[in-house]
Amino acid sequence: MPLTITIQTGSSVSIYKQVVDQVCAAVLSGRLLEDEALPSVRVLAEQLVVNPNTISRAYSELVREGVIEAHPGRGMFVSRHRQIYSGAERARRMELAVTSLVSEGFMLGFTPEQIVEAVAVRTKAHGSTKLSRSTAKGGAR
Amino acid sequence: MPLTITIQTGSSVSIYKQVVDQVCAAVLSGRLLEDEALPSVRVLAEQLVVNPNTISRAYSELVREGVIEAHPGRGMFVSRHRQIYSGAERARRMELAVTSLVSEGFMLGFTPEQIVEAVAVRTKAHGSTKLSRSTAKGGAR
Amino acid sequence: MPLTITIQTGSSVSIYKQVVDQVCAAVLSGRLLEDEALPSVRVLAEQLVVNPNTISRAYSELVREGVIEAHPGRGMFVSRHRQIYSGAERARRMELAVTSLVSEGFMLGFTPEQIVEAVAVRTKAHGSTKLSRSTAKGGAR
Amino acid sequence: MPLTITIQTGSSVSIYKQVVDQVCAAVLSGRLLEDEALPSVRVLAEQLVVNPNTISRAYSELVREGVIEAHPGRGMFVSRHRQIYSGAERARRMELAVTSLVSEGFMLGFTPEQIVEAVAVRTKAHGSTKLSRSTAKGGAR
DNA sequence: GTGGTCTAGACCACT
DNA sequence: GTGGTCTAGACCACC
Repeated sequence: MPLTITIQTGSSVSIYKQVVDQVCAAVLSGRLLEDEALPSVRVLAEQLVVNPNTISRAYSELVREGVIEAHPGRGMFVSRHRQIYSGAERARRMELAVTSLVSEGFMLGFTPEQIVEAVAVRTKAHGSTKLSRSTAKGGAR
Repeated sequence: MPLTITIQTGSSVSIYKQVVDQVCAAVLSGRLLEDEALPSVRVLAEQLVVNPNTISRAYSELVREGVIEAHPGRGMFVSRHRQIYSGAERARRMELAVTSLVSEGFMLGFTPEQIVEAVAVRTKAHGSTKLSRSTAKGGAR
Repeated sequence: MPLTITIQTGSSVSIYKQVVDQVCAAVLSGRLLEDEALPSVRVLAEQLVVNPNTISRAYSELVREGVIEAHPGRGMFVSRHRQIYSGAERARRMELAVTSLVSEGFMLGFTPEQIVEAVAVRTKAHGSTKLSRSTAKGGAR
Repeated sequence: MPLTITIQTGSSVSIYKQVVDQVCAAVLSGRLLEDEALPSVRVLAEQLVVNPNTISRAYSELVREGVIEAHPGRGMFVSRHRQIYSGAERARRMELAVTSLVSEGFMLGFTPEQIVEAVAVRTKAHGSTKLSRSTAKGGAR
């Protein structure tokens, strides 16, 4: 199964961030294996019909975060060393993020079950996306 | 048990947002009761070693969201709970919050199951926190 | 016709609130269209001779109310209109706004008829305003 | 008809402000005539079951604004010179207040007719209040 | 260039 | 004492 990425224009999430999130998800879920090559900047840009600079931005961030590595002249590859945060640091950051979601969910009047369900649905959706460009309503702003 | 708030510098979640989240959690879990007074802007700022404006901003956001009320000259108080957002807006905000958590979770290397589990645990037991300032890495933010 | 905003120092209405009100009026009267860009924080601050933070605060409030959207790095844009408040909240906010106007009107010595008439006139024709800074009395506020 | 004032505890409008508004309304609508005496601070405080300091505060503000005058040892009297703002200044302040209401009303999705109606209803309500203490829900906070 | 956040310090109105 | 507003200046991430 090849890497598949979907972007949505008109979303409040920037395009480059969407690419980052989905590559992350692919790597961490095992769809992209260590040392595996990613599509080149210009190939992916052409597929998604976005500016190559945007893809370049996304790849740069992934490199900074240790998810992928750049091998100049050959391309981008999934990094072998992915855990850049210590266990304690990961737990601490995760706790903050969970607190944020749970507070927001409760404030909006959702039940614990509804909150858990919403997350469960989303984590699955992350695992199966198609490479295409869906436009929310109006073109790129 | 008095209200206790913890902030982490160096986190991707801004300080004022952490305060907002934790006050929300305290109110909605029953640790802060209706009509109960919150620590004053200046007092909380001093305890957390942050600028009073940062706390003021957090409190302002909570006022706008209907969680607390400002009584100038007297202090901030937990307001009687009311549903201020329309159904569509609630769904929209929940989706944003879930997206944020799931992205962060994947970025930190957690599996879908671990993310869902973390949320499930938190929605059942709002743990207590200690009022202190722990520095993640250094730097002003 | 470009967006024009006027502020009055020395008024009981705070500067940031005046900006919020006038942007709202411009959007809802059609002078600012959906997806249209607003002047940047720094540009508007310079034009009105106020601190950029003051404009930032006004824009933040408009974002929270769903009137405009922030696209970091690109600017602020008028968002597609949506109803974010529940019926009860809408009624509550309207009552507060009416109370505020009526009190101010009586304080200024207007009769009930004059107050109603002033509102009636304004709801029909959103007049244009000039971008300038007129000082009522002096003083920083 | 004697002066009648109503206050509501639990409202977001402070007690002293409610007193100011209603005295203003009474004076400007003619129910309180020029040179007429107002109830003394302690008498009014007793009637409304509030702290005398609160009434004193309200009267002080009314004096500052030229609505009433203090005659030490004799009491408070409606002032003969009520218009402290010039015509232009009054118009300017009124315009700001009207803009604020109309913007808020439109943003909340109300029609011009509904906005005008809400104001019309309220300006009439101002003219007929009873002297009593109605509690919103829970006692003074 | 853009907006977002934080700090520091000031003055105000209100209780 | 309280919160509310404004100014000034800084650093950051994003495009």
